[in-house]
Amino acid sequence: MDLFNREGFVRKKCESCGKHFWTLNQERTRCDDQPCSPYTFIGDPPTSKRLSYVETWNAVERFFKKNGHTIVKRYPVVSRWRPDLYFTVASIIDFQRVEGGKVVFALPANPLVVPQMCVRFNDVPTVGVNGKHGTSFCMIGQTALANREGYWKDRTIDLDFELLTKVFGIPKEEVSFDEDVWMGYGAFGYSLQYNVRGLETGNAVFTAFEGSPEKYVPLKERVVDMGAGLERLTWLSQGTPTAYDSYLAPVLRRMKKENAVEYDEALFRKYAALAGEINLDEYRNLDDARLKIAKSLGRDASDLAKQFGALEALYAIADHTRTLLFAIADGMLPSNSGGGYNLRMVYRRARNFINYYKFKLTVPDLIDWHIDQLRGMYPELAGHDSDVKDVLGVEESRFLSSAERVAKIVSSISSEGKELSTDDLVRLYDSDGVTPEQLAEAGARASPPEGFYEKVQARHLSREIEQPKLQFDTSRISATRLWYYEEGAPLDFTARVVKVFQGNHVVLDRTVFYPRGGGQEPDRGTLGGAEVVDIEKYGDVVIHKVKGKAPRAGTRVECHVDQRRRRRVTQIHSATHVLNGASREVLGPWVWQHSAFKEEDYGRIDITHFSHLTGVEVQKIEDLANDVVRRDLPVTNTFMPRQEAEKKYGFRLYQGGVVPGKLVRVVDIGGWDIEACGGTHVSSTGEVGLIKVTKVERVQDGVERLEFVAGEAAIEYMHRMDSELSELSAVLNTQRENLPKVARGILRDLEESRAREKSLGETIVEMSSTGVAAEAKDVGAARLYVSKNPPMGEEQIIGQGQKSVSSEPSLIYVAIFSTGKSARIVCFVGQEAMKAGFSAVEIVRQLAPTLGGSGGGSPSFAQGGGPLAGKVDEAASIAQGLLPNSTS
RNA sequence: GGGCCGGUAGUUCAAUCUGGUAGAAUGCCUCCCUCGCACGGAGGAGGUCGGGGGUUCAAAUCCCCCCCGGUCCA
Repeated sequence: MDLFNREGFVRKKCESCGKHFWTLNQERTRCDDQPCSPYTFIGDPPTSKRLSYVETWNAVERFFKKNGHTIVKRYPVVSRWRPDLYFTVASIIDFQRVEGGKVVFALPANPLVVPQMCVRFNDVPTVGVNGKHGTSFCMIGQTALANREGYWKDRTIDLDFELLTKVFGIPKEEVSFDEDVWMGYGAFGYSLQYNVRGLETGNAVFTAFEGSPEKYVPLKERVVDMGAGLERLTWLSQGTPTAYDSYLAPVLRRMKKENAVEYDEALFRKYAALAGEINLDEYRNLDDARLKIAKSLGRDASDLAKQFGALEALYAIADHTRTLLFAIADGMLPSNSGGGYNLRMVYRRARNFINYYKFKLTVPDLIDWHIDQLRGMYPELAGHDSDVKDVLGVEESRFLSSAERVAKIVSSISSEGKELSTDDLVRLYDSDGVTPEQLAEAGARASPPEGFYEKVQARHLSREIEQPKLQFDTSRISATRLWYYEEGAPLDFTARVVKVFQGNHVVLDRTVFYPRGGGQEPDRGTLGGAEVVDIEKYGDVVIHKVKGKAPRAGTRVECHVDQRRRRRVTQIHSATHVLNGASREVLGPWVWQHSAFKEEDYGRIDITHFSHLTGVEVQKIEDLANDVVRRDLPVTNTFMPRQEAEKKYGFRLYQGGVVPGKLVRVVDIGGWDIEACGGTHVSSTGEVGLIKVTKVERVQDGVERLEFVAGEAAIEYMHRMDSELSELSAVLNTQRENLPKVARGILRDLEESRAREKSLGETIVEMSSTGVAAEAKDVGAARLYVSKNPPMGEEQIIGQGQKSVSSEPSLIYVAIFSTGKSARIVCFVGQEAMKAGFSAVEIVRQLAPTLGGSGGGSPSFAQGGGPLAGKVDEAASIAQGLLPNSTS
């Protein structure tokens, strides 16, 4: 490294961790990173100036601009262009695209610097506590390709050293560099980490290889990926006890205005210097880490938690609301699965802190304060102000109802006073969201949650899902010419058969058959006389599955695409785009297409939205969509380089997920909806004819499904509905307009007659049970009544039996009857009869075998039966012969 | 994406483990008490036990599939 020679840096090995590092300070024996060295900048910042968050960025921006860098606007924190990630976790993610299963770098400028807000949820419990972790942070991404416009190692280090020493005025000997190798996201390289007074301020990765250290190839183009934490630089320049006190200062000031937190500031500075060591990788849990800090301060751990808990809660609230602001402004919704779960989790964590410490704070205020603070750096946030508050308003009501639910569970458990095992606690937390802390506070008897979170974790160990293997080896076959994408491609065409797999999977040299893709179902038709039943794309080879005799390889075949099907699927596909645009317009900017499906007869689009669609909303969407259809807007398909498309249209392009490849096909529905899409489309919206939403349902939290018909399928749907209505009015013998009235009348009549039937049944029971005792015959001290197939329903029989024995306690009531496919026995034994030695359950057990079954119940009432319906008579005559001693 | 918990009267829930007449509280209706209200008293209405299939003489209960809600984790 040029700089090291020029300035006289020496390479040393840290006596604590063993890493190599470069420094100007001859005395240094340990690397200047945690935990080898403590923070020494707190209360004593090494920089020449005290800078705010935005001022720090402005200084960085000015410096790199002056040195020939393009300053790029931040990318969304929701990484739509990366199917393998929910959030932008590092600045380099902005410039990575997946093409053909490989990560490629695509820079909009070279060299460049981006103030990339990043979101990470992997150490939420330490946020607010360890002084530096946040769920969001701004990574200053200095990115360059190692070519003529850009640069490689020396220039990177020169620039960053100059930034630290000249711009921020840090003495040269205070800056040291740790050597390492950095890996991640499919590429790796040598790295240098910049440390100042115990704080890591940046990390430059010189990405030179693709793959992993075990198996790698040199990258075609090497990339400099330097990331510096803006929060860290701000902190360093202010020397505040925690990073939060620096980069969140304006927000914290407003938070504290009505929420004075009192604590020993001198003690807190000492505590904060040590709190930086809290890192869940090294400590089993927060309590252990706190215990260690408490010990070295000579304090009690619970005392420290009590003393600083409220302050730490304020930090966490500030952090969490800032993350929510960015994530929701960039289109993510809180939910119970996927990346949305992280948002729900931090929202609830923040809200619980507000409740617990009874802070006078509202989330919408906090959102405003963050927007205010960041205005000079991220002015776009202000434009999302009301959307973010709308979404959080919904989330708030969910939080409240969930809190209510938890409170109910907690109070019912604590009132039971039962001792809870760890398993109980784990189950309660996992399935109901009730934490052990909440239970303990309510006075429930809970055993200490030793290894609690490990137990929860253990319940979620999931097995790896195996990737389905490619069925065919297409590596030796050249790409199929995708004729269907070409203007004026004929639906009847000839092509040469290149290869036939497994006797019925045909590869052609060119094809107009549209394969399954982007949620659109494949074409049908004939290929050399054989019926085409399925079409899939494997890489860039299209494989047609045929039924019947497949043509031989090398022959020329005539192909005919099913025109009717193609036309109908096309209409539905374009309708999907129109509906997507209409939904976003009607509902809000958080609406994205989650997934979609287009068949010949109907289509389906899943959109992200936070609540159930109302009838009015659906109607608005439908009306707007049909308005777009009537305006007959032109639809264009254009292939363009990915970068150009992203630049021109933004990430809204990626509605159905990312499209792989260097070129993307941009489908523009008259400027109304623009998406990257590989499907077939109409040439103007008028061809869609009509769009009708047929069904709305919720797929999962935050995702609503619209089922619809369009074009010819919509007309057919109308016909079908119409004839069903006709049929219905014929059945009910009325005119259509009277149908609702007539149906309501029928329903009312039905209810009335049910009520009549019920009271009639009761009358029958009432009248008939008086005659039972008279017909009974003496059996010892008891009286026996056996009825065979009484003319009543089962319910009435039970009613009659019950009534009879209660008015005549010496009575034994036995009813044996057939239900058609089987025989049943119902038996009641009155109080006196029981004393005389009779038992209902014994009687049933004695009779049931005759019917080929069994029975059960109590001595006073039992039921039974069997499948032999024809043996009712036989069973009845056995019942007639019952004797007292035979059943006891 | 995966795991777990739940769905019974308008509402909150019991009965499910261990199959045998679906229950309580509350709200609602009627009546009594009262100048009236509240309280109190008497009576009454209110249920496809989320849906479907299976096992069984018999399923709210056991088994399978699906739907819906909640929750945790990646």
